[in-house]
Amino acid sequence: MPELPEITLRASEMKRRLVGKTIVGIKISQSKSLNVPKKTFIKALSDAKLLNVTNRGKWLFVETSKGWLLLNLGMGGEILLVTHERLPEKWRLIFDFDDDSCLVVNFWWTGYAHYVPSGKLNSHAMTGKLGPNALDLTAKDLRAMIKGQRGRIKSFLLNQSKIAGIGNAYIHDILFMSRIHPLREVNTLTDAEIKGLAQAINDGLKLSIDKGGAFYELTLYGKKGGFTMDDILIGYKKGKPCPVCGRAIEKIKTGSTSSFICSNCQPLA
DNA sequence: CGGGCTGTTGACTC
DNA sequence: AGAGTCAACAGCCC
Repeated sequence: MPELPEITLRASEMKRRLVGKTIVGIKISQSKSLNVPKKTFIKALSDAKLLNVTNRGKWLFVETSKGWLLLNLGMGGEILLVTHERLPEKWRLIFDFDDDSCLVVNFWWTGYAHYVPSGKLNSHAMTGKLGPNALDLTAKDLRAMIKGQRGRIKSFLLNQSKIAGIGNAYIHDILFMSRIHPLREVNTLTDAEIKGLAQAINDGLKLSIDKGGAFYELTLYGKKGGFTMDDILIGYKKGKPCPVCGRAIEKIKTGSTSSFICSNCQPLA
């Protein structure tokens, strides 16, 4: 479940190590992840030189001399920089470079590898509608975005067209730090709560970036991240005492996802 | 060995 | 426009 911290880290690792390399071969084991026919994809990106790697939310933007490679890992997976002698067992795409290294992309099944020609980024629907990066969001922005909206705060925060980058793993602690129940209607939030929420989004995601990303995700070099269960306040800790008030942490259903809350610190009413 | 759960996103319906 | 449900089918836990 890579979210903004992991993808941001992957983008900077990839930028540092991949820029300047040229793609000399592409293997694809699952063409349904592509937005164009397999042949078109391979032809488009073969001989492309990598120019830059950035991210917006959970999407990676690889800029090449022949257009864009857009990657979304979906519900889990890795991007590894390896050599042919050390290929992992599982992979969806392999990009061979001109120096014997290769980039291996793996994900479960809900991942995307899209090709977009240079200058046509606007025409890519999935990334075109993404909201601002969660880390670039100020309290003022958030207040303006929430104003006039309806619906529940958790749906709002998970909606990538509003804010890009927050997923269901980090959201538990973000809402806990803000003392906001996931099912609160956004139009009932006070200015003070929105300010606290903006701060919590920033703090929550930055802490994980500083620690190298979540422990269940791998870096470009196959190492686990340093953000561990010890860094998580209430997420996935059902039954454990709330670190603030001591009440048992609860797991509740919130639409199609689950949420971990302290019902004392995050009252709904 | 099997059932339940999790994570992301788009499509679809009401 | 928002809420609910489903589908894509890997891997872990009990």
